[in-house]
Amino acid sequence: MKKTSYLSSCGKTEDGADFVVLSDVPYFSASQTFDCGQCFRFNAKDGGVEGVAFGRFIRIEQDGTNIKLIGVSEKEYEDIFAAFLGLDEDYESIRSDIGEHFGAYDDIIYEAMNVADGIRILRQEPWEALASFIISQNNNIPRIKKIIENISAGLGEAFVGFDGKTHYAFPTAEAIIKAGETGLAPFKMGFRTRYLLDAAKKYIDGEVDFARVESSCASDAEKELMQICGVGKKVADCTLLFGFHKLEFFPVDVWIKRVLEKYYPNGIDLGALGAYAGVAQQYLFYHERYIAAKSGGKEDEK
DNA sequence: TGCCAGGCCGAAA
DNA sequence: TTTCGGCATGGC
Repeated sequence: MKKTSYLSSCGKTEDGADFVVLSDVPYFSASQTFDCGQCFRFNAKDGGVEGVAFGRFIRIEQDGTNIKLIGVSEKEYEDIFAAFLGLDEDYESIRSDIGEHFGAYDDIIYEAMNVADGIRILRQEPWEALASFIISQNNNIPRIKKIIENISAGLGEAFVGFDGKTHYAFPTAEAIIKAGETGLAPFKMGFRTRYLLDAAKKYIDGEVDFARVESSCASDAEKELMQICGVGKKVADCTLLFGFHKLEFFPVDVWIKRVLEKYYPNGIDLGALGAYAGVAQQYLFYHERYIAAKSGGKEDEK
């Protein structure tokens, strides 16, 4: 049975921070969900995961299927963070659908679903997802995170989190445009700077219309985003998957190319992977990186 | 030190 | 239409 609210209690900490407690949440791991390269603003800290989303600083503490969200009120949980964390999706049936579509090719999907069984696709803000994946191209995750933190601190709106410290929202497109090429130079984004500027301009003037992206069919949504200079198929697909929560998109990056060559040597029909191909993509991506990390960062010979 | 990174652009074939 | 060099920068 589909269950979308796991809220069991809420209240305030000794320091006066709002919190909510969720219980019996299946298929959710905060560490996996925030360590699979879909989101760049959260980090593991003191046994939990912390970061900024929707202009708020939140902390996630997890003990098995019980989760505590600190810095989140009951209303914010219902309005924003249940969806942000993907807790409004039924992963039991999603996983079953993935098995039906990928299992016919190779059993690797079951291994990946097992290793990465706590990943949920987040529902991030579309502009932030677009900008983040523009920055991600031909770049490594630690540096992507660093650049995003730096532009947030430099151009994002400051606010005080429940921990009493100053945090920064992701910069708006207006702030990016206002900074211009000169203002963006200190962040050392290299050739990505003009891509980010083009995205901000086209987003603000409506040339790329997010409402149209939202309501379009898959190929039209992709085309709409690819009008931006610096947005190819991969960046568009990541934006659609992680920012617009279109779970059918299956972004193919260097890691996934490797996975496809390794486990699906006879090819796979990328156009018929089902409504949740993007979730499967994250399972496979996480699994492959997990293997690489275990073998000392070196891949097996092909 | 050199290779590579959640790619894309633009020119050449 | 496909292929391929170049791109800014820094993590490892």
